[in-house]
Amino acid sequence: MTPIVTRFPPSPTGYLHIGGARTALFNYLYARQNGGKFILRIEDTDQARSTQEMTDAIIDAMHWLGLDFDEGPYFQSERGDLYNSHVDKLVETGKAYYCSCTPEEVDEMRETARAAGLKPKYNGKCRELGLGPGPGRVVRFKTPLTGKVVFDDTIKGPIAWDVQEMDDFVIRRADGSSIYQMAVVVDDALMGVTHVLRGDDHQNNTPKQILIYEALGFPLPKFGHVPMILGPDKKKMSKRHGATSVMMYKDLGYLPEAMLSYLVRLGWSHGDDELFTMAELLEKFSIEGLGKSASVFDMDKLNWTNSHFIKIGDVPRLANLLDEMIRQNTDFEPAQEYLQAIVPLFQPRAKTLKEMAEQATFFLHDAQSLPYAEAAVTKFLTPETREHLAILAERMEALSAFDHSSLEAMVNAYLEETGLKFKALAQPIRVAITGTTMSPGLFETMEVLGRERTLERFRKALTL
RNA sequence: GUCCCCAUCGUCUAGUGGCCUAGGACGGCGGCCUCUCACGCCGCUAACAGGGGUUCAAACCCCCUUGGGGACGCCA
Repeated sequence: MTPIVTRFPPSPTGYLHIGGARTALFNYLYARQNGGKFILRIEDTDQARSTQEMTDAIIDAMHWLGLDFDEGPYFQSERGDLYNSHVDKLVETGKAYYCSCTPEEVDEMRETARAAGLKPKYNGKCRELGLGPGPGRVVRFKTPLTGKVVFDDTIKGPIAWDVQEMDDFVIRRADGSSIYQMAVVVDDALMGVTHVLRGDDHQNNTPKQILIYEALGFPLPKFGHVPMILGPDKKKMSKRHGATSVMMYKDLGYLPEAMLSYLVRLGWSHGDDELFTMAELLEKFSIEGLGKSASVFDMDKLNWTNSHFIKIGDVPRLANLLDEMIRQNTDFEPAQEYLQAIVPLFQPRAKTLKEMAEQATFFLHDAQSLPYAEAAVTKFLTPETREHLAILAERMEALSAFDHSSLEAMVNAYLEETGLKFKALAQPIRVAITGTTMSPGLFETMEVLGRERTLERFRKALTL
């Protein structure tokens, strides 16, 4: 059996977007689980719109997701000679020809065809003229006049195209550079790509490319076209849908493993399974599980997926990521140890790292700069509760161990003495140590804060 | 306009002729738990686009309609 080779060929005219990441993932999984090869190829033949910056950004994003490629990146901009020699070969064998029609003339032909209720096409004017190279001349592929191009899409099944739907399309521009259709075929064939898994939007290109494969005598790969990802309005995802680039999600506090798990479930399924790690995907992924219809990107489910991976996340690692998030957005420079104590308190309540950073800010302030919510102070720090807080503070000072169980025991003892319910003191304590009415459990919070900070906050609160 | 593809709860989907009075998950709603907020747990909500066939039997097969998406470049 020939080894499986897949590829991901982004054009560096923008960031790696959600849809691209998903097809890259599918290609990666398919290659890796079969002991094959996954190639990265940068399709930068459109020099005007391609930038090095975008190339780097795309590679960064793939790295973040863990989609490591085995070969590449190749750059199409460096392979022009290769494409040209194949175009020449087609011309020599009579499968392509030079065309001297101007863009304006071709526009007219298309207009005429359209007016006749047909597909806008070039009319083949130069097809039999036997023209040679010359300024302003493009090379066109000589599309067969009759017949059908048939291929078996690994996702959608058999697809047939009447060649009459195609015209003699340009394969080399007047400036001597080759067109996408030519470049992909030459690259995929020469790189030994066996499976082309790509977006739906390329489905219509496939017949043209098959024609080129055949004209060049290359063996055909298997084609599979994965459906699009739509925005909430069921329109093609675009900037107006908010975050569409993968790295934006990193900045928003999403974990790469959550992105992966969510993305793979968008258009793919494995029974009732919902959450996947890369290791599980490598085992369970299959092309048969891919759906045929477009799917809508759903933030709610992404959030749920992310919160799941935060819950089961490795604490030191999450602490590092949280640290990054905090330093990026605030002036705090928390100690790593402190963060590692903080993280577990928020794992069950944060949907994103960004949210975690926000929820955890009360831990980071010193007592003086800690903001106290006015409404919370007036509601819970009453003259009466202040008295209790003062006593509790005294007892905390005397506590031999400052951990959550000692704290709890101490508070319970006090409740018994006074006959108070914990409910009566819980919120006042919370406001005193966090400045707000929402936080993780009180005793855990105080333990993590430590005796010093806790007492400072009690004192501060009593002055408000 | 022409061609191609697609069509199950609001969303992601299971389902490949009988197991379907259609299953799971997210969301929503209600409840339990509870020191707040979450987590967790329990329950509820909600779909086979429509119409024709084929068959003893259709969400599953065929046709039409409708709807959606994509493509028709000297972009990729």
